[in-house]
Amino acid sequence: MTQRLSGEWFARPCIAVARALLGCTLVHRSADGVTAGRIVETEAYLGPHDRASHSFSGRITDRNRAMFGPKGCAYVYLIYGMHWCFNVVAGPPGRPQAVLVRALEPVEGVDLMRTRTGRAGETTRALCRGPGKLCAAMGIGRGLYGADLRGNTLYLLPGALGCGERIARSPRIGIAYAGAFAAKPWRFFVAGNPCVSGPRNLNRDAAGIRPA
DNA sequence: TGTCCGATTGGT
DNA sequence: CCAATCGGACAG
Repeated sequence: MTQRLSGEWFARPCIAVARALLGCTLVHRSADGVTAGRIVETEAYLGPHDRASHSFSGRITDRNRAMFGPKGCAYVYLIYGMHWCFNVVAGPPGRPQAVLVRALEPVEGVDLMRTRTGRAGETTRALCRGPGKLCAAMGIGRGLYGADLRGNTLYLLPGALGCGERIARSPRIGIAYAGAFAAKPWRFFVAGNPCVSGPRNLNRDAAGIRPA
């Protein structure tokens, strides 16, 4: 059996986890079949001081409870009443931090992804491009809230970047309301990868992208 | 209990 | 640029 990422692996600063997840593979073994994708874009959401984080202020609610739980579990939430977003709970012990997985490079179960999303004509590279789209394609929803990613249903396999691949970073997407934290460069992605959502190319400083 | 609004997406 | 769509968060 292939080795999953361990509990210790997640117990380090959230930003380090966000970077290290790039190149790892997310697998979902569901009743409908297996889907998998290589992670190419992430964002780090820190603890109570990070205005953009759902753990901002440190208050535990029904929604953010998973962020306060064990590292290496899934924090799943519904956004805009229609799209699910998937996070990996990470960070130092006791800190409510998580990494949003924003895009995958489809690896397995592409046909099932097309079926789930209802987009028969979608290009493979666009199937998991965006946090809501990847959850739809991977079949991730409320049922996987708090799921232990070291189990056999939804889990992560170690991976690395290819020799030609470079990590780039930029401010996080869609959090303009977060004051000073809106500018923090806590979005990480594989530079130039066509499966990345939003701005993905170096040489385009308008989006605040820089090598990492 | 009432109101406001979002870590998005796709169509105009 | 805007609507979809609904539950979380918070004020009262």
